Amino acid sequence: MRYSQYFIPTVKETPSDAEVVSHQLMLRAGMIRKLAAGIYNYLPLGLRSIRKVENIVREEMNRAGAIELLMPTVQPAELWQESGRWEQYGKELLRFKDRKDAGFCLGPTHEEIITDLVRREVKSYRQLPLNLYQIQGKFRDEIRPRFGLMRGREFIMKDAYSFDVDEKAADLSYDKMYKAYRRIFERCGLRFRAVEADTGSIGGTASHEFMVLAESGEDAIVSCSVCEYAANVEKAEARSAGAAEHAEPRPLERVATPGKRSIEEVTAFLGVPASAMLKTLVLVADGTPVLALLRGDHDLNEIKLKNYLDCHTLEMAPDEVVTKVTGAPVGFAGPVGLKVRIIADLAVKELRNFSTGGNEKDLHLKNVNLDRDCQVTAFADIRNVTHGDPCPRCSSGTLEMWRGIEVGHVFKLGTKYSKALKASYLDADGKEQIIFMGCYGIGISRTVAACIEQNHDKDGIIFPLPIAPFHCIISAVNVKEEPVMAAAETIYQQLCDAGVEGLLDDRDERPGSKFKDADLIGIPLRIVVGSKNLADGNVELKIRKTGEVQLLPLAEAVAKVKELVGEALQQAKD
RNA sequence: CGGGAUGUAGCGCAGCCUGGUAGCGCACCUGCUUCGGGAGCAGGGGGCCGCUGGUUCGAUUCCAGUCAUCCCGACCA
Repeated sequence: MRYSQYFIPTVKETPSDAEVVSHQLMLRAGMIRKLAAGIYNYLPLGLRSIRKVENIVREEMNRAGAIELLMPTVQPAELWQESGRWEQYGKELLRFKDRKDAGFCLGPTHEEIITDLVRREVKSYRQLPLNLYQIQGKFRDEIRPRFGLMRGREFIMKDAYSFDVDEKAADLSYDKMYKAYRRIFERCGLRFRAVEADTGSIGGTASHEFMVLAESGEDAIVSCSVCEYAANVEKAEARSAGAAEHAEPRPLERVATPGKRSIEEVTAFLGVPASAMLKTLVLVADGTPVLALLRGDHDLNEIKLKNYLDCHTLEMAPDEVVTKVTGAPVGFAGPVGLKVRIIADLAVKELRNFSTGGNEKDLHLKNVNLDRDCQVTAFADIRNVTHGDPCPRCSSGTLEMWRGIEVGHVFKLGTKYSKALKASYLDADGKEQIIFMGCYGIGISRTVAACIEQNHDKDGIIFPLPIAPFHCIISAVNVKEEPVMAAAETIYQQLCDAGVEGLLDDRDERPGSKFKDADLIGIPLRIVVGSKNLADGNVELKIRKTGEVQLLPLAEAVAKVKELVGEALQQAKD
C-alpha cells in the first residue's frame, strides 16, 4: 500500500474529549472517528487491525471445531418475550417498531436467536455436540459509553454458542473454548489472565473472563502468589483469616462523637484502628431495607450480597431510608437494637469489643459484641478481597491485585435458555432431553483498544506484529531524490512479493513528519531509505518496540524483514 | 437517571465578566527556500459563536429553555 494513495488522517494534538490512551491514540492515528456517543467509524487502518484479530479468532474457533454462521442484527421482540429478557434487559436493549407496528430490537447478544434456530433444526442426539459462532456488530444502549472502543454502544463481537447432550459434554465444550481463547490472546501478542468471574445478567453456572492486563483496566482482578487461582474481585472468595481472638467482653460504652461520620473520622477520634470498627451499611433490596455489616477496613461487594440475597435490585439506601431505619442521620448506623434483616460478613464473626454507630446523632458505641449486644440474621462472604488476603484455594499463597480489561468471557449456561425456549433433542432411548448450552464472547474491537492500552509509549502505538495494520513501513526520506525513491520502490515490491504487508511512505513530506506518523500508527518494523546511507548501499531497519536500529545492505533488508515477520507470526501460532 | 463541566474554522483554544457581528496556534491552498525526528518566509481560503426563544436600538457576550458531548456516580458480557 502506498501511503499517499491511502487514507490515514493522523492528528498531532490529543483530542480533548478522549480520556484514555487507546482512545486518544486511535483517534490520533486515524484508526477511528466518532459518529455519535459510543458509535464510531472504523477507518482503513483501524479496520485492518480489527480484521487481523477477527482472522486469528476465526482460525482458532475453526480449529476448535466451531462453525461460523451469521445472524441478523435486527431481532423480533417475540423471542425476547419468550425468554423473559424483553422485560429484564432494560433500556440497554434498543427497541423499535417496524411499519406494521411489530416490536424489534437491535441485537445486544444472540442467545435467543441461536437457541431458536437450534431448537427448530436439532432433533437428535446424533446432531450434537454443535458449536456455532459469528463475528458481527452488536448494539447495546449503554447508559454511559466511554473510553472510545473500550465501551462503545455499537461494537464488533465474536459470539459462540455450544449445544451438548448433558452437563459433562457441555463441560468439555467449555474446556475447548477456554483453551481456544488462551491461544487467541497469545497469538494476538497480549499479556492476559483468565479469571473466575460472576455470570451477571447472562446467567448460568460458571464463567471465566479473559483480562488484558493494563493499569487503565476497568476491572480489578486478583491472583494467588503461589497457586493457579485467579478471579475478578467481583467474584473472588474471601477466606477468613482464622479463629477469633479470645478477648473477654468488656462492658458496652456510649461515646459522644459529635460530627464524626466516616470510618476515618471515627477511628481518628476514638483512636482505634479501622479493623476494630464495624462498618454498617443500609441498603435496599427489592424495596426492603437490609443492613450489611463489615469490618471497618473492608469494602462491601454488592454483587456477592446481591447473589446471596437473590434479589433483582440492590442499592445503597437514600438518606431518608437510613434515617427511618436507624433513627439517626447518615453516619451513625449500627446493628444494636435494629429490627431489620442483618447480613454480616464472615470477618465480622471474629470481631470482639468493636466500635460502631449508636443509631443516634453524634453517638457511637464501644466494646460491642455480637450475640450479647445484637443478633445478625446470617453470616456470608459479602466483602471485596484485598491485597494480601489469604488465597481461598491453597494454604500458603496470598492474593495479588491487578487491573484488567475484559476482552473475552466464557459461560456455562446450563439449561437457562434451552429450557425457556424449549430446545430439546431425543436421546438414544427416544426420550426427550433438554440441551445444555455454553456461550463464549470476544470483544473484537475492544481487543484492539486493549492492545493499545497495553502497548504504547509517548510517541504512539506499538502494535504486536500479528495484529498490526501493516508489518513494515518503508519511509523514503526524500521522495524527490530519484535513487531514494527507486530503492524504496524496489524494497516495497520485494516485500510484497515476499508476502510481507508493507506500507510505502511515498508522501512528499519532511522526514520528521514521516517518522512521527510511523511511530504514532505503531507499525512494528520500519525501513528508512535515505540518500546518505544509500550512497553506501545501506538502508536502516528500526524496531518500533525496542527502538533498536540496524544498518543493512539494501539486498539484505528484505530478507531480514521477512525473517522477523515470519518469526513473529510463527511464534504466535505455536 | 443524579452531580459537574463544555459547545466559537478540520483540530486545540482565547474573546463573554464589563453587549457594538470574531481572533490565535496547528491543519488546509499558492509561491519560493528547505529536506534524517512534526521547517522558514510571503500570500490566501475557510465561521448560522450548538439550536430556539427572551431582554435590548443592537446578543458570541445577559436570561430561559433545549439538544449534543465529556467527566464523576449509579448501572453494565
